[in-house]
Amino acid sequence: MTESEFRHEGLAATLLEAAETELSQSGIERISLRAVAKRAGVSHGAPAHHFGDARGLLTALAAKGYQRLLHYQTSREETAGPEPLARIIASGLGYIEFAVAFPELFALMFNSAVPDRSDTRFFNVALSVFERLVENTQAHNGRNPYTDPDSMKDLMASWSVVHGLAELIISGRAERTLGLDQMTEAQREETLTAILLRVNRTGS
Amino acid sequence: MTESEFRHEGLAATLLEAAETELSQSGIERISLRAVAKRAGVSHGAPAHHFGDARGLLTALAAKGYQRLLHYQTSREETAGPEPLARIIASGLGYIEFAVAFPELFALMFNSAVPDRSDTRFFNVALSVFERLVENTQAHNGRNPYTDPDSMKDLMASWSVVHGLAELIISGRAERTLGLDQMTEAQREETLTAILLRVNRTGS
DNA sequence: GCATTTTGCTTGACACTGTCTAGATACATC
DNA sequence: GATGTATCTAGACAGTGTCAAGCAAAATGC
Repeated sequence: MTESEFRHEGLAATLLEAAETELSQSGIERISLRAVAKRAGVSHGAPAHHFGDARGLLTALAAKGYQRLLHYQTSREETAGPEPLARIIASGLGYIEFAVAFPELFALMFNSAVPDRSDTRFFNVALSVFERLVENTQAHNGRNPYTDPDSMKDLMASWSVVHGLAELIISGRAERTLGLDQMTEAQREETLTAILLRVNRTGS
Repeated sequence: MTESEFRHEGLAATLLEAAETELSQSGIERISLRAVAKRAGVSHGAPAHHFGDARGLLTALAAKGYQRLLHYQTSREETAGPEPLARIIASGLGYIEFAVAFPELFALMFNSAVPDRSDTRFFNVALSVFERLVENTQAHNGRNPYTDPDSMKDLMASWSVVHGLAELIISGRAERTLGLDQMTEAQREETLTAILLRVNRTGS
């Protein structure tokens, strides 16, 4: 691999890293394509060649975020063991852990109209997150959400509480009310688990 | 009241209306202060005199949104009757109804770092929404969320599922999976109620 | 009733933004 | 070695939010 190939292959990745840094520092509403290029050490026109426009760059970054979210969930589930409910809770805790660790990236992925959802890579990896939830739901309640409306309601209730809790935490609306900021890591987990369990209890 | 007095008194309100129209059309990431001013029929520097800067204008708009949200919830609760659980569900349905009716405004209120939360008007009206939930929760489980941690968990679980469901619906992640787009209004309500009830069931 | 201050808004300037186009440089291919 | 292609630079353009200066009208002071 020559130097130029390295630079060629590397610039797209370098730009994505620079974009994530800029995103976490400036927020989704103030991120600047020129600042990203400057951070990556290239001219302001360089990103266009790899990502088309600013939207293309942020779509790629959001897709990268979904892959990381998936990894956070997988990691949690593996330590949770085989019990279906435990895996759903673990998956939810991973979802929240990711949102807290990368709040601006999370906002880009879920609260923004910027990423192009028809982008193949973005679509597929976002679908993977959903299908994991489908599998976990079916393992838990024994019914396929795609064919059983009640099972899909279980799924959406589970997703909603996880997603909503993540949003309320990263927007600062849950930290103080729940006293999360004064808790140990174990207490945090216990508190969040107790909340998630309120929607995943047994009984239709 | 002279013509100039009318314009004077009215411009702030006119700008807010223009801002909401622009927001709903352009979205939170593309709204332009100059376009708002143009729509209101004034120069691009006029808004600064009433709202300081763009953030001030959008903070005022978000506060107006909270008032409207409160109204949507009140309206629903009044028709729901006195039963606490019914009021919680009604309040949640009003929350979702508001989000679906004004998705960009909802995003401005909850998913944006733009509104200044230390703004007195914004803070107070946002607090009103929360305190309504506090009252409903206490009426439902009989314990004060401010002093009883478990009651606060009930509250946050209830808020999370409502907020999360609203987010997932307006971002297009729930409509098709739940088949909401092919339902009658009554069926929609029934489906959403069934989901909300999964977290507000008795027990614990 | 006149002078003065204050208010509400306009106008123009500034730095900054994303995108487009033309050009330069280095690589690959024949 | 010549041609073509990919990668990146550099400049221009319209549009953005904010700021300062100016202006007209209303409010205020005497």
